[in-house]
Amino acid sequence: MNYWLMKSEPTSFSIDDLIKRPKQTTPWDGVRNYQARNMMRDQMKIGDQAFFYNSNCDVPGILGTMEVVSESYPDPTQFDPESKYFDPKATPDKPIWFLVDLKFKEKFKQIISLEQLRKNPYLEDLIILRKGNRLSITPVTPKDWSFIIKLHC
DNA sequence: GCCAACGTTGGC
DNA sequence: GCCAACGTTGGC
Repeated sequence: MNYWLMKSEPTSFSIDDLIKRPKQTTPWDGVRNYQARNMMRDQMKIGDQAFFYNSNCDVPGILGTMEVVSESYPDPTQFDPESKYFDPKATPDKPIWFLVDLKFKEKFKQIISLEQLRKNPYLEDLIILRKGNRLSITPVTPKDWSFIIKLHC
């Protein structure tokens, strides 16, 4: 099983939005970065666990956890001219962007803030803590995953 | 294939 | 709002 961290801007999609979805599940659409796409398309498996992370907001940090509940499939928004994620170069025969479905698992009683994560020398290899990191989906090692899970207890 | 220009991300 | 870091585009 693999572990991930997935960023979302709370103004566009919050963890409460996820909780309100039917089956508390959402397609993780709108990713338009090849590295992030490749991870969803090639590496994510049903049962993988992911942190829900808020970026670009007052208190960036990890709010809870989710689980991957589908294989990867083409992101439907790439074919929709009305969508802001529309990609004119993509066709149903040759899709460019892929996604997986994610299901809500847990919301922490308190956010684990970016500031709090930075204070732990143990997490120095966590990708989102590296300078200049902008990738919206990053892998998390099992040891970092369990360390972070324990932080909120 | 190089690389300058431009656009985006995201913490601060 | 600033700006560093990074990704993408497109001329050559």
